[in-house]
Amino acid sequence: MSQTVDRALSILPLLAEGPADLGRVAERLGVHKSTALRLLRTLHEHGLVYRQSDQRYRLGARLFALAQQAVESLDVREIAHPHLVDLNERCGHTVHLAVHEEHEVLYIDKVESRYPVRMYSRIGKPVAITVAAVAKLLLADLPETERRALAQRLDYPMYTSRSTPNATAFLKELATVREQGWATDLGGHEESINCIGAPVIGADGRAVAAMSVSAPNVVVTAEELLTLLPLVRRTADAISREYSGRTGSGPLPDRALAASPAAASPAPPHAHPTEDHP
Amino acid sequence: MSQTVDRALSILPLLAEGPADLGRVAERLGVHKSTALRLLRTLHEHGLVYRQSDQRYRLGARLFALAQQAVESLDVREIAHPHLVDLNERCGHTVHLAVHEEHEVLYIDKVESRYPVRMYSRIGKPVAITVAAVAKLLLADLPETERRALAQRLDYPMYTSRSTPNATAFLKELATVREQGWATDLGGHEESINCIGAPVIGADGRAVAAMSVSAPNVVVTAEELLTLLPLVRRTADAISREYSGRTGSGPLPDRALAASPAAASPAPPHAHPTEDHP
DNA sequence: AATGACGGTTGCACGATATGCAACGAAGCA
DNA sequence: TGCTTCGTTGCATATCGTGCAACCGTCATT
Repeated sequence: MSQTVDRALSILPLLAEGPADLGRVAERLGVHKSTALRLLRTLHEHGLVYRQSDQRYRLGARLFALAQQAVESLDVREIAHPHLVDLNERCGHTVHLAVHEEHEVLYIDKVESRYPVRMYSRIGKPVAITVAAVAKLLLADLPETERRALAQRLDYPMYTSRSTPNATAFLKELATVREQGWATDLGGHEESINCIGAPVIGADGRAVAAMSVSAPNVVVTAEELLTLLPLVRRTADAISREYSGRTGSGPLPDRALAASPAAASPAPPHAHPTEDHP
Repeated sequence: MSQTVDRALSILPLLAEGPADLGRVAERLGVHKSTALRLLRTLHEHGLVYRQSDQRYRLGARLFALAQQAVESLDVREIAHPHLVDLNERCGHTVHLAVHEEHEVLYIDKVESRYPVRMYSRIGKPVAITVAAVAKLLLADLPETERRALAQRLDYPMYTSRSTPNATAFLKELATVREQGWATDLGGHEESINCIGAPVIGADGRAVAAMSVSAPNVVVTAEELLTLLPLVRRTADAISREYSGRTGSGPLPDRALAASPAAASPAPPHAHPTEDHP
């Protein structure tokens, strides 16, 4: 919409590929060097771009700081964190929290396994959207049409022989997940790693986040992991209750609409830092 | 330098404080609503800004992905990581790696303590620049003038009674660090946490990164932690050797210039995807 | 229901502002 | 020394971003 800003922002993914010099940036943008220079300078002033000693540009520190602040201000994360820690203390495995945004699903919190074997993942990293338990949970209750459209658009990389192979299989899997209210990933991303997950439900009754427990085969078998399901669902429900007053599994929360549930229900859904506009 | 881009980028830190609606953004920027709208739309198209269901804007997913890619393309980090893991396995404590950029020092890697007590820090988070061991190491071998200028410009928050109180004390501390080639933070940031650190030396002989081991008092006393110093320095030197062939401590690397050290020295200093500067 | 207030959105005319050009400066190389 | 390459600067042009005013949808109030 705004040409100048558009060009400037296009520099970021370009630099994410690796450091580049002025000439290359100008070339890739299709603009004159002097133009690229001015854009880079502006990005530099805001700390989004850093000029290293060999004069080439790369992504800058402020980007981290921003991503940092962004993830910390997510209210679901705030509420969920203690529950995740709690769950981790009970079962010892890696616990993840993820949200769906735009066309990606990404981890926003993680509590590391207490076992020496750890899986590779990082907060902010987009998940394998076609196989991860959390991704299935979040996409499962998208509106019908969106779900179909998304499924068509996706790639279906075969990480392992048990990865979701195509859109049809994926939609079928989503239907199952939607119905049962929980999801698994049994070796679909990495041969030896299994996950089970459950959704965090928002005020509108849809999944606002999803959590999962992951463990490698060498620690527990898939069957053993599945015995944790009740615990995982209870944790997810506890988060949902605190976040929105609704829960994903069990009886629908009519009681939330009926009398005054007093106990733990009507917490403020969003936690705004300052409310200065009366 | 470029007004439009400047304005657009100013939105990011603004949203980092928390979600905001169009009106607030326009007001904070001092521009008309329609202008703010166009800027936000452009940011949105690039995924840097996300519009949540209540129509308010907040920072978007791509920011995470970018920060992610940026940190992963740092070559020091790549080289250092296995050494950090190794060190963690030997001593059990939290290990950090940090770099200096612009006017900040920030963590770019971390291996969590194996003890239940963990300290709060996160990759991408700027460190307490006046007290952290890694910060002292990185600032210690800045050119004289830059160091003085920086020291004057800084704030000196008294996190604890042992925090660096002012510029004079800081410069003196840096001189010590520079001379001895390692640094400590004994309760200067959090009363009960001690750190020791050592620098990673680049091809130009200056610190390109710094690493540290941190542990709370309840696990090991400061004296006990100091006994790890040789191990920490050896690890930092190993990283330096692999990264640039030079080391920080011990005899100056004449031998690196003399015969062929065969063993572990002349690794490619930078791992650029494409080497376009011969 | 009707009214008003509020926040977001659109189209447009104006001119501020981003653009490419050309010339300059600074390294690196033969 | 001359040549090439790359970053930088000043400037005239017109493109592109800007603010205005009007419009629309939603919500709250009477």
